[in-house]
Amino acid sequence: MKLDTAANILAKIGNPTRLRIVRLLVRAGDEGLPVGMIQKKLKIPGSTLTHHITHLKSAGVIRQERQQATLICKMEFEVLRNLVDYLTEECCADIDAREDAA
Amino acid sequence: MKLDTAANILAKIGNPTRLRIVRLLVRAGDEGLPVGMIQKKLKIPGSTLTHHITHLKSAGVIRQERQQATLICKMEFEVLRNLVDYLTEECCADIDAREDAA
DNA sequence: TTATTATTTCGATAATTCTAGAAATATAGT
DNA sequence: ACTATATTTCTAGAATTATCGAAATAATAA
Repeated sequence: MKLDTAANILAKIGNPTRLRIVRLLVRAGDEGLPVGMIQKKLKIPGSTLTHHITHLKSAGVIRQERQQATLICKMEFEVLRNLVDYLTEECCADIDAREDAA
Repeated sequence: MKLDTAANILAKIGNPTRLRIVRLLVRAGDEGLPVGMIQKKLKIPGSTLTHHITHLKSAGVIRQERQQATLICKMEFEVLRNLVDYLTEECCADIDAREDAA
């Protein structure tokens, strides 16, 4: 994963409202949740919710699938996994091969 | 970990410059890196670097320890671990105990 | 005490992001 | 076609954040 990609995802889920959405969807698993259900749980205006969903989609954190009149939001679990890996990978890699030159 | 705490950390490390700092410090392990070394690697003005370091410190992501004239930045690995746990915990918890009521 | 290196504080500007009301669009049922 | 429900687009103001030069402070050495 590229640094800018990771930073973008982190910035998106770093908003409290969006993190709440992500947590709901993580808990919901592969079945996801309809936008309307998320709105009921979060109690925020639809336009604000759409704004945040747009951000999460653009970062690839979630996707939407239509089921008749309602849109289901689903977590992209693989993206989340990759992000977590990115944050911890190469931990302490420079301890032995210490490069003290700039 | 509280949601707002996690969101704050995520927002901080969601900045590309700060994520670069974090990655350097993760690789550096418990010995950390001096501010000046980070500056050389990132090639950014000192004031900008201080700005970002201040953010990372305020979120508890890193700490600083003085060694003579230089300040060493060190990753708070436990905080990072807790964050990663927070992002993945209770995954799919609502799949069985599905609560379709708002 | 003067000089040198290391790092931060101050201050100002540019850019981005959050929030939400009003209007628009999409889907399905009657 | 009309209605109801679901969701998004448009728009704009408020708030937050990023950036960096100049000046200030901290630690050490001469």
